[in-house]
Amino acid sequence: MFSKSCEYGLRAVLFIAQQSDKGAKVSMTTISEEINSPQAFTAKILQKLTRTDIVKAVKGPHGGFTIEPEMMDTKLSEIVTILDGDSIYKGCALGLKQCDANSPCPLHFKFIEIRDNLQEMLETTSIKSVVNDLSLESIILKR
Amino acid sequence: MFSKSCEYGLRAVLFIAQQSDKGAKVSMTTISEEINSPQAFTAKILQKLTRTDIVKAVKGPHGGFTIEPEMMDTKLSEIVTILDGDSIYKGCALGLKQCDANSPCPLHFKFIEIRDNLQEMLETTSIKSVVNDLSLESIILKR
DNA sequence: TTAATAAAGGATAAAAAGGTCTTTAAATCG
DNA sequence: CGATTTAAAGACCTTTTTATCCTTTATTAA
Repeated sequence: MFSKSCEYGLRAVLFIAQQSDKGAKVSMTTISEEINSPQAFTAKILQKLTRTDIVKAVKGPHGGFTIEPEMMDTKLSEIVTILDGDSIYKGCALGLKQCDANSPCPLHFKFIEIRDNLQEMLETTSIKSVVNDLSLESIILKR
Repeated sequence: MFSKSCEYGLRAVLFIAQQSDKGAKVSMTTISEEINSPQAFTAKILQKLTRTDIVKAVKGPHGGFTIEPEMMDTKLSEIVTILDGDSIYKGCALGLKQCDANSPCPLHFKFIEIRDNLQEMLETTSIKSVVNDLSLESIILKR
C-alpha cells in the first residue's frame, strides 16, 4: 500500500510527536531504535519532512527532532503526499492514465469508493489524534 | 496500490476474457497492443496465470490465450494474490509484522476497514461480471 | 576557542521491480 | 517430414527503491 519510506516516515513522525507531546526532543539514533528502522535511511526521509516544516530539526548537543504544537494538526494525508505522492488517491487501479467518470476503466466505480475512503481517513486523521490513541496502552510502533 | 505486473495482468485477463466470451483466441501481440503494455513483460505475467490455470495458452499457428467458461467465475482477488501476494489484504499500514487487534499499530482499526473493503470488493468481483460491464460502451482497457 | 554532539548532504551499493532478448518447445499446415 | 507460427523459459539488462557510509555543517557547552 505505502512505500517503505512512507511507512518509516509515518512511524517516525508519530514517535517524534509522542515524545514532543511530553516535551522531549529525540535524536536520530533514538528514533531508529524505537521504531525499528534503518537509521541513515530514516534520516533521509526526515529531511524531506523538515524541509516541508512538518518536523523541526535542531543540530548540536541536546539537538534532535521535535514537532511543534501547531504542526500537531497536520493530517496524515500531507505526510503521505510528501513521501509517496498522490497516485494512491488519484491513480487508476489498472494503471490507466485517463481513467475517470467519463472514460472509466472497468473497475473505476468500484475502486473509487475504496480510494476515497482511504483519502478521507488520511485527510481527517491528524498527528495529534493518533498520539492521543498512542497514549492508550498496547498500541505499538515497533516490529 | 497494485504493482505494474498486477495492473498489466488484470488488464490482460479482462481483455482475454472479453474476447473468449466472443469465441476468439488472442495472441500475445494482440494483447499487448490492445491493453497498451510491454509485450515481453506481459508474456511473463501471463505465464504465471497459465501455470495457475486461470488462463489457457495454446501454442502454434492460430494459438493464443483464452479463458475457459468455468474460469470466468475466478475472482479478481485470486489474480491479485498470484501477482502481488496477500500483503495488500494482510499487511500493516505502517509495515509492522505483528500488527493485529491484540497488538495494533496506531492506525490499525482505521486502516483495517479500508483493507477489508478492498478485499471484499476483489473477492466478490468475478472476471465474468467485469466482462459484462465491459460490453457496455465507453469502458476502456487502454491508455 | 575547542571538543563534542547531532543533523545535512553527497557518493555509493544492494535489492527489487520493471523490462528485453534469444533460444526452446509445441502445434499446425502444406 | 519440414517450414512456420506461437507461447514458454531462461539469461540478461535497466531503473527505481531501499539502504549504507562518510564528510560537512551547525550548535552547544566547557
